[in-house]
Amino acid sequence: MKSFTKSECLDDLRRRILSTDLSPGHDLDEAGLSEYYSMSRTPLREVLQRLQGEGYVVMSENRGAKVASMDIDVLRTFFQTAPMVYANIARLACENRTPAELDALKHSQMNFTKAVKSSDAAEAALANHKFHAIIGSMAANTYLMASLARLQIDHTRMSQTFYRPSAPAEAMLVLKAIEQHDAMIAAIEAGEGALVIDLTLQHWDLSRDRMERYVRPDPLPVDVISLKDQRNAI
Amino acid sequence: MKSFTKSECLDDLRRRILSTDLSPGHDLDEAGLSEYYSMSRTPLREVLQRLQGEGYVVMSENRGAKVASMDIDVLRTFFQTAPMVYANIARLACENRTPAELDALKHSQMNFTKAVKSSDAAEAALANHKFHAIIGSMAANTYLMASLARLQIDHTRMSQTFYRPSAPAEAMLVLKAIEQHDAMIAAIEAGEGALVIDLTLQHWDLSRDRMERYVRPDPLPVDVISLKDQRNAI
DNA sequence: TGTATACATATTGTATACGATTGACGAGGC
DNA sequence: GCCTCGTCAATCGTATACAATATGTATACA
Repeated sequence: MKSFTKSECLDDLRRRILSTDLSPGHDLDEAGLSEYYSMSRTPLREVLQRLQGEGYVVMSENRGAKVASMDIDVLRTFFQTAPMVYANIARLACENRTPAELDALKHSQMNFTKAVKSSDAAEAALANHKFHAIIGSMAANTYLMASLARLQIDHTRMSQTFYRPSAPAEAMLVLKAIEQHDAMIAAIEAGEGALVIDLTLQHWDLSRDRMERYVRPDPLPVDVISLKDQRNAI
Repeated sequence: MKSFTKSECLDDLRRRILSTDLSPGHDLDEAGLSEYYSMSRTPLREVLQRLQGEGYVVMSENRGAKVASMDIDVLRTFFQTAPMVYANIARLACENRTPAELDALKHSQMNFTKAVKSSDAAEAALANHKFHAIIGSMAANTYLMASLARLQIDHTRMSQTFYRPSAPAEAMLVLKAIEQHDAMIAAIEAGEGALVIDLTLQHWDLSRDRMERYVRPDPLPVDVISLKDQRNAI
């Protein structure tokens, strides 16, 4: 079995939580994880502590660690806060981006596109996560970055749970997201702050609509009588 | 020697860092701290990991933990970000405050006033920290709270280093801060969002002016010739 | 005199053993 | 039949020992 270093373990747990492979609220057993990553409990506990600090897990005294949950309060707060933070981050990214970061952003967009084209939903969500994290680091603002990182955790997990590859309209929306990313890259490179804020808010609206449509889908037909008739007719 | 529990150790380290008893950049030795708090290195390391997550310390592989530094980049970003986050937090606090939290806020204001009256600068700074942290928890927004907590760490440490009890004008400013706190409490209790934002920004301006005046004091007299004459005359 | 290398020392990282706390299950009393 | 209390298993928390890594210093050599 593969042996993990501490930072690999950290990355892997982040990945598994973001991909909801470890679902919100899931109980994390120290002994089990330490065996899984073939390391002793001491370093594993330190990894968990750190993940708690980053907002991936919550720990309670004598009761171990759980994957951070996503209850209704969290969602409400998320929708309330995300656009403001995303917009401000984008504006700052425009001002402070370095050439190296721009390269990284373009590279990350390639990965995102590739994942989408190959219909790998989980990989696409993680690539998208990385894309926006790079914009975050461009902003060079540790304070806002703390908010952004937490927003992204929930955003990525929501995208995962709300994504329905079956829906034909869904594919269209993702293609549009790719276009928006390209436009954002161009705006950031050109240093056009007002434009990148606008694009970021459009991008947010797209994502928000997708999530809202999942939570509040088109209602079922009210005409239950005819449905009953159909059923009896079978 | 007093024996500490893990959470007491956490609180004490936070306090010592905020009061700059442990100054920015200070190297934290695991063995030394574990002896100081009379606990073994294992739990102490976990405390440090957690403090890293909260932004109090930074850790690097095989090189231990240091108290988070406050270099020029940090300061710039701080002044850029603080008013926006503080204002938004205040507005949300107005909407979401609970009666219990209001009581806690009033109590904390009493502590702040008491510390100021007794000229205990360090205690006053910590009480002020607590006051604004309570407003933060009123906002009930985990995402913004992550930013606020980090802003507060640096804000409190700056207040500590910039405070000169010798300056007579300084005492006036602190009394004004007390008044502003009272006004903020009233506005939050009344749920007047626009007002509390205004008060918060005024409060911020007061604090910022004090810090700026320290960084950029009145220049020394340009008339060096006469100074030289004075010196020769001695 | 400057630089490189090897060793000594100090500090961090990890594994393991043991103690403490929690929660569940079942026996006994009401 | 239901509640209470005690025991037991499982899990978390801490201490200690040891391994790995980094840093300081001395010495050899150019």
